[in-house]
Amino acid sequence: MPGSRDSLWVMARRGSYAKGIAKREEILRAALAVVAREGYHGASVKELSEAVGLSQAGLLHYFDSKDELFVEILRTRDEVDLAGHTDVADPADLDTLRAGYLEIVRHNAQVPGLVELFTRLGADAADPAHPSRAFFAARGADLRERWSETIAAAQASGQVRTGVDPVLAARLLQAVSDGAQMQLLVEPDLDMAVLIETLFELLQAPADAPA
Amino acid sequence: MPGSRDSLWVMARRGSYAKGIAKREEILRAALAVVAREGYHGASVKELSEAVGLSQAGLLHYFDSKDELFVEILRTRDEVDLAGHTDVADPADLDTLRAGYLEIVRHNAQVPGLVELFTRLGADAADPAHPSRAFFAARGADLRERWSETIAAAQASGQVRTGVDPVLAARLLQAVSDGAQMQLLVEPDLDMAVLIETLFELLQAPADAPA
DNA sequence: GTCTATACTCGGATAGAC
DNA sequence: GTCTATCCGAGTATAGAC
Repeated sequence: MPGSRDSLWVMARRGSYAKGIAKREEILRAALAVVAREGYHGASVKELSEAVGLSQAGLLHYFDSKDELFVEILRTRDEVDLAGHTDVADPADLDTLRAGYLEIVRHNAQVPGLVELFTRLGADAADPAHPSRAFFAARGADLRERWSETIAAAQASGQVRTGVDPVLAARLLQAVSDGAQMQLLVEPDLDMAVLIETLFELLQAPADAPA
Repeated sequence: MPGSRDSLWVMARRGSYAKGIAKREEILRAALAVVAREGYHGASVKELSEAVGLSQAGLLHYFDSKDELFVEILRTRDEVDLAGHTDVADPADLDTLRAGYLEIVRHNAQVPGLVELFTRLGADAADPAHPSRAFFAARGADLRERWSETIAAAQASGQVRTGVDPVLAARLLQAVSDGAQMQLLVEPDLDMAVLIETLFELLQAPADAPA
């Protein structure tokens, strides 16, 4: 059984009561919107603070460091995206997962700034001490756990090809998503959805006799 | 037919004769080795220059900027890696591609510093003006062109599942590779090869009747 | 809680001697 | 071709007033 629902996305505010969490949340939403709209251009704390309506020091008052701030923005994105798509966070069946996922992917294509932020923090995660590391580790584990369950179930019902380890399949899905985003940065017009679709097709159990 | 062999990796030295290209090449090999061995820790020009046995200004004499330097390091890696694996750069058949590719992937797992450099420059490529953009665009197009040809041939000979667009399959392979590397940064012990293997299995035409 | 002001560091680039 | 020296900008973090 998976960890309790929303384990990752709901909690993670450490300074919780110490700093007005409502405002903090508000700030994060605003910052998220800014990066989504304007893109990530070596975004500095100062730039974000202005867009958010605070001074640099004012913004940093809510976060331990720049790095933490940016990770929290990413976490907020997940929160927002998955709020509208419970099907992806906790998919009932494969088709639900696929449909919900494709929607998110299509949405991501609209916000290259966030994709860049994601990739950049992914690189930062190479440092075990960087706040990004823990975030990505938890996020990845969480997604794979949920997805692999769904895939295993689909496999049991003959919907997914046999002989594929569901955990590996989940990892593959994760890899394709992340990799597709890297390609998107280079080719903004890339259709990521069709890539994901292709993987899903490959995962499907063949309905008819072999070619 | 693909572009002439080695189109990408051999040329791309702009200041060619202007600056001693032999030395430049030597520098790049050394810098590559340093990042491979010591990892990428927010590597600065200064750090690299010392490891290479030059002053910061001395090193920069061979490159237009830090950004160009780092992209060239990455290009050098491709050069080196593919020199030992002609099979991947220009694969004769699917099994050759698979085998050669797996070797490279296994090698990459040994040099997380280079993987981080790759990912970081991948993010930089979001900026059309960054030297990284042209590199990634060309590299991606080149690899996909070669691979899709091999996959198409394998498909024609019944080795690969029908109904999959070879170009998409090639893109998928690229996405999985890049995505696996991002996962590697977070989980240094990840077995990337098994991920790639899984994709190849999915691509294979089923040999027996449907489950 | 928020601001202004500042301190400090880092890193890339450039000038100019040798 | 390589070095030393310097400059300059950017950007985070912090101190302290309000």
